[in-house]
Amino acid sequence: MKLITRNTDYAVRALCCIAEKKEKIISTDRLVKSLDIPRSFLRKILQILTKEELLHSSKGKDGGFSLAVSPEKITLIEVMKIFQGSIRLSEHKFKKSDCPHIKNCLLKKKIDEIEKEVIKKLKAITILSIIKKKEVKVNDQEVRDLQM
Amino acid sequence: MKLITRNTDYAVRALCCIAEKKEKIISTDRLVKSLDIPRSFLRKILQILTKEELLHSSKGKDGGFSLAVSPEKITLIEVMKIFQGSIRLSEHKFKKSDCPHIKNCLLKKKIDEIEKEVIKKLKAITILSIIKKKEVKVNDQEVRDLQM
DNA sequence: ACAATATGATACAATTATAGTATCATATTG
DNA sequence: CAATATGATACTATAATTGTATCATATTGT
Repeated sequence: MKLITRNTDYAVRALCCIAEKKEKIISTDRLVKSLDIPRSFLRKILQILTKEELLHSSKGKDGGFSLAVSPEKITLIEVMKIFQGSIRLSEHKFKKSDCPHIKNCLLKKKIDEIEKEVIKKLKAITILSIIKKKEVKVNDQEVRDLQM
Repeated sequence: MKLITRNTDYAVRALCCIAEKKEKIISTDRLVKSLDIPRSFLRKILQILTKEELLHSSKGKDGGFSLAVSPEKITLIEVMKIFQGSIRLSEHKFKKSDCPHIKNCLLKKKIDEIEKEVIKKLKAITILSIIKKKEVKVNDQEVRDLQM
């Protein structure tokens, strides 16, 4: 059971790597060397991120990718949605209708509560918070604030 | 992306159904009628729950299943582990070794924190808490206590 | 112009997980 | 010993995940 699939993971790593170079453009080849991700797979991922307008791309010599959005505005959950679809911890449905069993379906309610918490936390994780230690602490505080 | 797969879901429903009958034995056929789960699939699930010693089984006429463990001692996470393996929200590894990228791998740390929270909450959900409204409230309080 | 370089679009393939089915063996009860 | 119910086990179908590969297109330097 995985919350995060490999393409999301790769995408996050690539975004981090690109974010660290700031303005500068970085090519697939350089990313492959830094991240050790299969080239074709990474290319596909970068193309998707570009289509989704998280990255800018440029063709030709010295072409490559750069962030289209500042790193504090890219959340983990956004990347997850792109590669894994919407976040639903449990469908808990039966044949397309809501679960008709178990009084008021308490299981679903409980799972939904957990889901809300998880989403809140995933929203608090940004590319910036992953690459910068200082910001991490600020961010953790924010998480604590949200939990109040 | 699902936290809970269908066989876990079915298993939980079956356990709830059996728990509600308490001491009495209930057969696969009766469960199928109550829960509307494909018979063969449910049989497999019940066999697994029996092997895992969450259920007792008896063969022959009037045979069937009953709880081997009291419903407040069966946690959701236990059932998930049986049907979905251990709970790991992200492997975040690369080629069998830990992720060597991104300083100290902050992403992994952050995911691990979320994972801990989720596991804590899943541990707090028991079969009893799903079938009994009163216990649910007690249980929610316990969850809040744990979060302090 | 044109060759080199780099991304864009797209189609295909392998592996694994999920979801479900089916059959024969075995134990229990009347 | 027949009816009934689970036990063991093998098989299948579908979908998701994890890639691979190829040709088209745009850009840049000579």
